[in-house]
Amino acid sequence: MPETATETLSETVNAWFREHARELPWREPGCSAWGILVSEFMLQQTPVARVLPQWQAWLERWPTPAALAAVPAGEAVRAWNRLGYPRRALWLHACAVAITEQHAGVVPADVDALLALPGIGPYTARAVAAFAYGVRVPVVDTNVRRVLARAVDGQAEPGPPSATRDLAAMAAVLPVDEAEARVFNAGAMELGAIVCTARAPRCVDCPLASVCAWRAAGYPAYNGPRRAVQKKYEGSDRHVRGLIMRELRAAHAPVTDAELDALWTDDVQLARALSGLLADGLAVRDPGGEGYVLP
DNA sequence: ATCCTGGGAT
DNA sequence: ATCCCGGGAT
Repeated sequence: MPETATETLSETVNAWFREHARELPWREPGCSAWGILVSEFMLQQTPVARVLPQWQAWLERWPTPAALAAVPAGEAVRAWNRLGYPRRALWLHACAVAITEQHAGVVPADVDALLALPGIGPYTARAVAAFAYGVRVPVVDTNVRRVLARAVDGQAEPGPPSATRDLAAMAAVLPVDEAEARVFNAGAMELGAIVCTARAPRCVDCPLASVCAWRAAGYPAYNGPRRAVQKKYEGSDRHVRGLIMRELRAAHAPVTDAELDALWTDDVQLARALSGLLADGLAVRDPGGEGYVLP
């Protein structure tokens, strides 16, 4: 029998995960560290269902970091297609270059080495170390923060993110055993994604029901500061950037100013979006002179 | 603290 | 039709 509440938490989550985990290709035992790294880049922003086909195609085309590093960054941006946040395609390419040049083409297992790579932050570094190499480190994404806020702290929602506090909170409930810690990292995330969801948690199906501090407290409502509402996408700079990127991806010849002008009526906003893309390196002036192309 | 994309949920 | 999402960079 478990001797502490912490053991109960991880044992319960792990038993649930072994039973209910979705079968995903990047969770297969044979999946390479590179495959796991690519999945983490894509999943930073996009639900599993949309990532699946993109991930398969990506790994068939670029099965190793060196393969991706060997093509221009623009190829990565084009293949990224509609996953959104195309800067991440650029970062993933830069990451492949760095792995190839600085790590002999092998995805590093060390958290600090991973953190030094482009596009890899506190979450992705630990996710790759834990899931690709079995390193016992706390992996904290927004799902995990929510699960811990509810099950452990009895709060409806986590407070504002704090890397040190969040990592310490997960470390405090992480199993000592390396293999169990890896399962718990994945399981806590999966529970947050599938059952302990933000808006409509399926508490009826939750394996932690008997342990959950939020449930024990009678599901008190969140009374902390509300997150600022995000600007509408329609008509935003993001929207215009998206239109320009779509044009650049579809084109196999430089996109002219006239073609860009046709995309959006507000010239000022269009120019702002374009200069932003140039500054980000997502678009470059065609060396030949006319128009713009992918890097 | 703010920006970045494009879909899916409500 | 509107709301919501989320890790990394700056």
